Amino acid sequence: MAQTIITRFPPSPTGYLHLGGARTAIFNWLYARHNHGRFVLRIEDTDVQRSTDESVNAIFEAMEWLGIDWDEGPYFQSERFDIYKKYIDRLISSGNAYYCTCTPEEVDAMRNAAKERGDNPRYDGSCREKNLPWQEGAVVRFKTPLTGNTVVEDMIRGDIAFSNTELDDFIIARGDGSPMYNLAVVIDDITMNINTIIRGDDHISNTPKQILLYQALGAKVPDFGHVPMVLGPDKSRLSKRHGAMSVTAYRDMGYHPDAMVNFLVRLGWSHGDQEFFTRKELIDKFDLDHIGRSAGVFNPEKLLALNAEHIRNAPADSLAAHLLPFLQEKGIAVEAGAYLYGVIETLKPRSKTFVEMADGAAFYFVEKPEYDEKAAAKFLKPALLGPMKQLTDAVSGMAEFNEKNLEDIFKQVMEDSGLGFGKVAQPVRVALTGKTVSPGIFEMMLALGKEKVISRLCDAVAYIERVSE
RNA sequence: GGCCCCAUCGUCUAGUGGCCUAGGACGCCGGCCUCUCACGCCGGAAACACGGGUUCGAGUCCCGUUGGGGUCACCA
Repeated sequence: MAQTIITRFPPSPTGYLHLGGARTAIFNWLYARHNHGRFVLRIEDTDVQRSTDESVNAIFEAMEWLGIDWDEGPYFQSERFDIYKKYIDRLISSGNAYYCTCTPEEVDAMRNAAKERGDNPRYDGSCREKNLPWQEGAVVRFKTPLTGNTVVEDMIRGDIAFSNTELDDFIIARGDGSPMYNLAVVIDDITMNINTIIRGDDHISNTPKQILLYQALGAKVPDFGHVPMVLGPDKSRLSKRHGAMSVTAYRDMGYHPDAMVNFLVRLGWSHGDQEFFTRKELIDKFDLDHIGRSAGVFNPEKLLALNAEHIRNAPADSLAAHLLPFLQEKGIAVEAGAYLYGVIETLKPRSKTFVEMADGAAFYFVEKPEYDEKAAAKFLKPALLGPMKQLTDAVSGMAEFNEKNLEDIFKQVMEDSGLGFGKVAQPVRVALTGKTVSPGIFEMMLALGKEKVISRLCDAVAYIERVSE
């Protein structure tokens, strides 16, 4: 029996959750779910200056919307300083780390000097062998091996070797005793039993430092998998100037979370030629073998197309919950139910987002549709008075309000008036919706219901009579 | 600049030495369907960065070049 896979997502709460971070979270979540493992959420807020509660909440909100649930946590690094302290002391007493009293200015000078010589800017190890005791403001540095290689056995990229001489004695604890990123992550991952780390490849160069820390602590090194980054449409790193990059912005623009997840996963991972995935399929099929190695460009058109496809393929009742907020925003107060589901059904193939769906749904819920001026002028003309009256009467007298009977009524009107189908349908469409564009005439009438159809038809007849005078 | 990573249509990608005359998807163009708008369907233009190897055979393996990206903090 293989070990239980335990993955984690460790955002730092310095802003909203953006697309790239969301994808990393999804990969870790999928990998855990696929392997019946566990997924841990940890908030990396050791940088008290930049971390905010607002960001923490934004992250929770985004994950909830995406449907990414966690089995453990959220843990907050800011609440774990005692633990880090213990490990830092251990590293010092075992000779793997030391206090350093060089000031930032001095270190800067070292770096500049090294640069001048054409060397790598780095700390020169001044305090390394001084065996300094603790003193106010001293930082703790890790004693990086002077020789040898550290190799990252990456599950996605294969082995990546780094010469230890490339690494300097990096700081693991600040002057105030708080832990630095590389230390905190390693301690957390060790104590939380994380054995699988999937993260962006911008972390590759941190990995050898972390491996060295694991080794110094005598801990088992986890499996690493570095996924390529997500680039903006201009192929540069994703940033705020790319516009809406926060996950929740897409929720607000009317995207379906399943489409977002599908899109993000497909950006960098593939399963043959398949493009559309349900959540369950993703969990069933996700693996690390088919994650690509090159960066992916975010393509909003494809996201939109995928969103339309998810809307088209989802059952109406599952779409209702997503649509309701957008309806409310338009001042339409409805509850989920048969009428709404019928409405959604007619709108599914013609809505790319929930915003569009709400727009298209509005006429179903108003008291009386407001006629588009041009539409009324073109189709609600005096010449149509007779046919419209006939149709209205026939519908009023319908025994059963179904598609077959509606078709028969239309046929009769067409026959008696000599008008083609379109000539009859467009005026009816305007009468019922106020617009020239709507779902198919019969499906729309059925969704609207007999009562509304009759009353709107009567209104239209009255309108035509009025303009005829 | 050092180190590291990457390289198939505009974009996301399939491809794990012969099945590739390089497939799919988005977008684009043309057509069909049709009560409007969509959906759907059919067709089209569009890529293996370059140069050397290895091999009977390379998009697939190796090296180099070029190009892109990441990273070098008392940020994460």
